Amino acid sequence: MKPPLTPLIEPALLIALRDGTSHGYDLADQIGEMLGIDRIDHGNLYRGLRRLEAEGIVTSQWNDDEPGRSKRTYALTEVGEALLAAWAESLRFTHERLTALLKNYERKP
Amino acid sequence: MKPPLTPLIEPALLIALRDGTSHGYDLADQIGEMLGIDRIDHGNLYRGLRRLEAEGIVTSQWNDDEPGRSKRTYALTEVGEALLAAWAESLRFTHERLTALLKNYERKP
DNA sequence: TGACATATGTGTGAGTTACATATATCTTCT
DNA sequence: AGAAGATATATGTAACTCACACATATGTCA
Repeated sequence: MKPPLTPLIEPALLIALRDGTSHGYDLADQIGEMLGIDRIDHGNLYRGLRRLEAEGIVTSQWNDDEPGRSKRTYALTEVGEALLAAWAESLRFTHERLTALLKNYERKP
Repeated sequence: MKPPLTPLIEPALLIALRDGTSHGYDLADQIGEMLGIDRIDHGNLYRGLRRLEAEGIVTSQWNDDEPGRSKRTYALTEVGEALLAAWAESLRFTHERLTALLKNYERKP
């Protein structure tokens, strides 16, 4: 019984980015905490970020200022902010449905 | 922006079956109403039901008593009831996470 | 040196989903 | 009677998603 959280990764990502620019590895941590997932799959996350960039949802640029492996820093575009607003509405709907579903389950028959 | 409701179809199905035996087409209606989905994909639903039967979650038998196309009537097994309880726990967790996510989004930055 | 954490990626096979199509029975409208 | 539409069960399939394994680079600490 796995909780269906994977479809929430994209909106969680956008919410994390709304609070400021960040890079993939750090975003994985933030999302993991938000969703209560121990391990976010990094491979798929980076692929997802590139897809979002191709769609104009986020932009990125390399950051070599700090020591260590170069980081690719992502930021939310205006299109991305609009998408997040749409996501929020859709999430509210899902939340409502989940509430109703659980209520239905918990009621005494 | 599609609400991620598809992963909730299986638990919704089990909840519907908990209230009594039913057949595929009718279950599609019940689930659709529970989840606020206009059209449940019948093809995949029937395939899903056969998968659940193979896994011992539900049982089925043909019902030719009523007029019209023969119906295959499904019922929840004990294994299925246990699975539903596990689903409920997992759904509660997802619900919590969704609540937190929306709260995070709605807070003023 | 070797292990581990940080950081960004590619490869891939299994499983899921959306959408189209087929078949059968019954009701309703024209 | 004929056509359309609802009820009911099912198959086919292309596209997509996901989990898991692997590759690569840099820095730290024992």
